[in-house]
Amino acid sequence: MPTEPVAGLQLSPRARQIVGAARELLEKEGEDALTMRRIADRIGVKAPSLYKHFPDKTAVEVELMAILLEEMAAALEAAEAAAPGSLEALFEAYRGYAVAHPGLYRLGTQKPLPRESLPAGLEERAAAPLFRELGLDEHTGRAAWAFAHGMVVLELAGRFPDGADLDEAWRVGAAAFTR
Amino acid sequence: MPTEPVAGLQLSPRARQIVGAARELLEKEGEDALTMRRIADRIGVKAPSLYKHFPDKTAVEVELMAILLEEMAAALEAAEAAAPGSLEALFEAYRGYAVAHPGLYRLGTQKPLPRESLPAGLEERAAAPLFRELGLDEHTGRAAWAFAHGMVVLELAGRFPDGADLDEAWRVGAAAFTR
DNA sequence: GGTTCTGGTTAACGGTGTTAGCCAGGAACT
DNA sequence: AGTTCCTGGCTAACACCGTTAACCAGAACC
Repeated sequence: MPTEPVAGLQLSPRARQIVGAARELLEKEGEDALTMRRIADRIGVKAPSLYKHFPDKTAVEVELMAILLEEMAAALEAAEAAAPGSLEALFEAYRGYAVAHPGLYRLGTQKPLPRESLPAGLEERAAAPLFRELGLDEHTGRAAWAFAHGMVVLELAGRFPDGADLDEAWRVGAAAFTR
Repeated sequence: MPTEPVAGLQLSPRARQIVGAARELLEKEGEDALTMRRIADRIGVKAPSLYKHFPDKTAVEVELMAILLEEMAAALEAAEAAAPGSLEALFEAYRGYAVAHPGLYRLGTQKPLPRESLPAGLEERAAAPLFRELGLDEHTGRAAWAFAHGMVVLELAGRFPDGADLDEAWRVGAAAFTR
């Protein structure tokens, strides 16, 4: 694996520590726990000190979004390597990662992407498997992505009936967009 | 002690006024403007007085969710009546309503539905056109719903590239789930 | 040795949802 | 009529939020 610009690599150690604390808080205690004071507590510092490392809370969240995109891209690339050309496998990886990291997924997904603050090409890399490897045209790719995102977000929000067979819905979706 | 609120029908006039103010705030100024103090201001009252009519902010939001479900159901039913059997027409109505009421749509969509506080059958009514009229099986119905929701939510979050041909993506989706 | 930069601190501001406690007015019962 | 009780306002306050201002200890640099 060549040297990729890993998210947060150019951050100072302290800044990385802040992002790490933010991620732990988000993943272990949920979105409401992601506050500047809680982050500061976790690294043994007072909240205003965080502003010596990030201009505002949004900047911390942007780092979390970058982590999400990067890890999602890695998960999709792995799935593709394991089962080339299978939309179903790609969907499974997508769902698997999102459900394993619900806080991160929702944080990185529900507001506009600050594209300029993100490592160049990261967004494309996350989306690439759908297009490059599967050969979906641009509209089908978008539709398939919307389907996957919709499935995940409805599942995370608890909107499907209890006991609904989501595996089957995913399979139907994969079939619908294949060929 | 009345049973459960039926989309505001059994709310007191004051409570309906509160919900109305909440809706206006949400739709005209966005989700950040939906605060108890702003609602109270709008009807010429102080914030704590709202708690004489609703137990908490969530209860007000639940009424807004009920409104969303009801109006969405009406929009879908109208589309179904105008173009029976057309998934594309249904999708168009779905997208049209959501994009016309983005604040309401997101509010009613991104957290778990408090099903017990909602009028009985409302959720089913909103989902019915997909199943009853189109004859989609349960899994295909769910997949189509996820697609529509994903398309809307990504559009509202500004996640599609500028100038992307979303009409075409919707068309592809409609075709994919039709038979 | 003096200066400057770095990264901490405390105090505070205006905002949030929410609770406690008080009180005026009307309804209802005796 | 007198008393009580309920309704729906009010002010004050609490704990929390993101954020800013002002200050200061220590290390680094000339």
